[in-house]
Amino acid sequence: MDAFFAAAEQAAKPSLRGKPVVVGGIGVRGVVSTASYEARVFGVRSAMPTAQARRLCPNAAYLAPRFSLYRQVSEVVMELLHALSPLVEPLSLDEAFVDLEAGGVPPRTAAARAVGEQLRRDIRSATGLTGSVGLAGAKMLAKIASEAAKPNGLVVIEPGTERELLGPMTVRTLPGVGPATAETLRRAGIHTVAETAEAGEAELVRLLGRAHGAGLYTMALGRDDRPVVAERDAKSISVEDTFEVDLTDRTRVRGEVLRLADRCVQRLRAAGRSGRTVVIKVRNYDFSTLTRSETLRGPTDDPAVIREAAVRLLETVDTTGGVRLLGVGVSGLADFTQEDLFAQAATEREAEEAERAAKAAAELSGGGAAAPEAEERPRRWDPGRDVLHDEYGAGWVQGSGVGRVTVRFETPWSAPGRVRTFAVEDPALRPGEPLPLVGGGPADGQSSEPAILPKSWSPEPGEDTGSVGEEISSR
DNA sequence: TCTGGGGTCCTAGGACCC
DNA sequence: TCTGGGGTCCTAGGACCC
Repeated sequence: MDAFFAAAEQAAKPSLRGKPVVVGGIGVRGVVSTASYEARVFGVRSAMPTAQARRLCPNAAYLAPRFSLYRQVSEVVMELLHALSPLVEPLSLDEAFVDLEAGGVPPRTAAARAVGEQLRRDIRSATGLTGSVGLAGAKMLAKIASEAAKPNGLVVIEPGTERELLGPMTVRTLPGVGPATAETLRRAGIHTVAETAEAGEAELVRLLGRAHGAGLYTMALGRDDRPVVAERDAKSISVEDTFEVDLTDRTRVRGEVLRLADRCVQRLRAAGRSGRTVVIKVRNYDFSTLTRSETLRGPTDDPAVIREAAVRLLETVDTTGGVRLLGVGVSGLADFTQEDLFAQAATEREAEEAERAAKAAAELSGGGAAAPEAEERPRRWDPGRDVLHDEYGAGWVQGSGVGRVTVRFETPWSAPGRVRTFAVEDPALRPGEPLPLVGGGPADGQSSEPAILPKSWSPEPGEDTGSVGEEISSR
């Protein structure tokens, strides 16, 4: 999918179509997940600190990601892929390999190209979004082709032309060659794919190690016989949080680790798995990062066991100086075992205990005032999120601050909507759910008439149209 | 206003076992 | 008695990907 998160937001929010949109972390330490092509013109890129993106492109809409929407769209696309072949290997929400041969597509360019073009049309009509297709005789080459096809295109690498095509390209083109590998190769005078192949396997293994060196050599020859593998089970599950301000209070650090352990267990249980190795991750004020792990006698999904292990591991880490990030993960995953069933039976009792402990930790960290405050915690109005208003209907948060929230009332199938500002406590305003990007209509699922608003409108004199993702600071 | 969150795979050393 | 040769498991760290 092309600029997937940003494109989905533009499809959902008519007023953002054709405008720069940046989806990612909104906080001071956020980074960009996806920039729309309009924002890329300004130099905004994935993985860039959001603060830097704001400097490059102050007028873009800065939106927090809405993963539930992206997952919905992803499922629709993956279904289309499964209609082509039983062998589909998802790489992420918006990318997958499909083995067309296993789906009975004749191994000829014309046939494959026809399937690819039809797929692009189907994706477009099913999701309203564009995707790009790369076709080749191997996974690595198909991936390179799809990158070349973006946005909204299709590229075929004809069998037999691989080496000629790849030869002049930089080694960074090859999947698995990141900044570190590229630098190692550069110091050895290797810059292009052709030079990589010329270096020979022995030299690459010497420079990069057994697995990486050998793999890179075969890829540089344009060879890649890795099969498309469907539905791989996850091997680890982890959660982590970066804090807006470094944590220094040891009790608070401990409380956060307990919270993360609980979140990790929730995910573990939702996946129907249990795990044997517990790992914590600590990123210090200076960005240095360490992990500590402990392998249990058997797999578990018992929150008490995982909490205890996580806290035990934390005891071995010096956190004076400040903690920027904490994480808790579980690996060595297994499906349920006898032991887990036993643990599950004990779960209600432990859940109560866990709740008490969490409350105690929260109170300690919050100076005793945390418990009542947690219940009345102000609703989060992250820019981009869906809201419903009793009178004005569906819309999304454009910005918030100083006790006010600005909402633009529009839906995926309406004309661009207008903006209104409310008090954050306004009882008429509630969190909403993402609306489907296509096939939705205000009532009958057919109409393309706007749900709430006239097709065109102009701001009233003096109306506050705001700007997207902005903090209201002085109005 | 420096640097997210969720993953995978690989390497290397030490423990341990036969 | 001056030191084998595998293999597996565990731990920690690092590169890379989306």
